[in-house]
Amino acid sequence: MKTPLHKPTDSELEILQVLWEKGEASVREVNDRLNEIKENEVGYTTTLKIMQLMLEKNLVERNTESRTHIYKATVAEDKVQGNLLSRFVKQAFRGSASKLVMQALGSHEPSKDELEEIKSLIEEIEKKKS
Amino acid sequence: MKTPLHKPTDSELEILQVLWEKGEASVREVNDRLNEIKENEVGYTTTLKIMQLMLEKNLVERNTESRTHIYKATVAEDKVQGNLLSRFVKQAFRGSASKLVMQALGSHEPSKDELEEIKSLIEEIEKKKS
DNA sequence: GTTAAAATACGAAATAATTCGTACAATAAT
DNA sequence: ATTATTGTACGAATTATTTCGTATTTTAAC
Repeated sequence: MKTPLHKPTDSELEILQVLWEKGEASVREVNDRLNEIKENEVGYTTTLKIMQLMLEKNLVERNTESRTHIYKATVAEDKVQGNLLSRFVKQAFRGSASKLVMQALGSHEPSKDELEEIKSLIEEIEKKKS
Repeated sequence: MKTPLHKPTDSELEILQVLWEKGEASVREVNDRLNEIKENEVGYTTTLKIMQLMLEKNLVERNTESRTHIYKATVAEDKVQGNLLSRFVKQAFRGSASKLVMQALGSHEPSKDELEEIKSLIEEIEKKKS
């Protein structure tokens, strides 16, 4: 039986990004980082509240040994990404992953190295297919 | 000056999909189509209401000559897709389009034809780069 | 030891999206 | 012509998310 696999909201995803980046962090650290990144300030208790809700949804876990609780994500970044992606493909591209790939390649042109990586992945897939 | 470029909500996007598919349609037609597609029924007046709000946001326009109003999207499918995509890349993949492409290729393996299409696009990009 | 600083918990307001009931108007069917 | 059907408009309830104020607790500074 797999985890319920909640779809994180936008704010939740922002917080997850920070936790993935840092490995683990206190609310204060997360909040500071968010305020470095975001254009509009977000209050400390706002971040706290969302993280508490995330705890209830099991998106994060925390260590409460010291007064300052330390949080970390319970979900792996690529798992969540894969999940959001398949949702997104369905929702925005009517299920066509290749259309999405074309758009992504077209508008956000990747570097040479990245292109090489992508090409070799394609070759692998082709090999498997034949 | 470009259009304000509203981010459609999930329901709005579903409706846009139908309008893009049909070119133009009445609320009744959109609602029927949604109920073909979706697992859970959506009421007629719900669809109507959302389409009215979309009208105010200029996501759609309508012809009110006959009693049954005929709606169509004011925004092109690929424009909206590109927009949602760059938002999504930033939000879910911390800005890395190639990471998204890799994930997409990995989990939703495209057909041979689609792979060919993608490969030739990559070649084009490489040519441009050199 | 008292005061200040930093943390958590929690309630509740503000905002947005979705849903639908009901009123009313226009057309179609009898 | 009356009735039924189909449509639009609009208000309001519901739900989810985000936001923050305030109370309380814990630690640190003086």
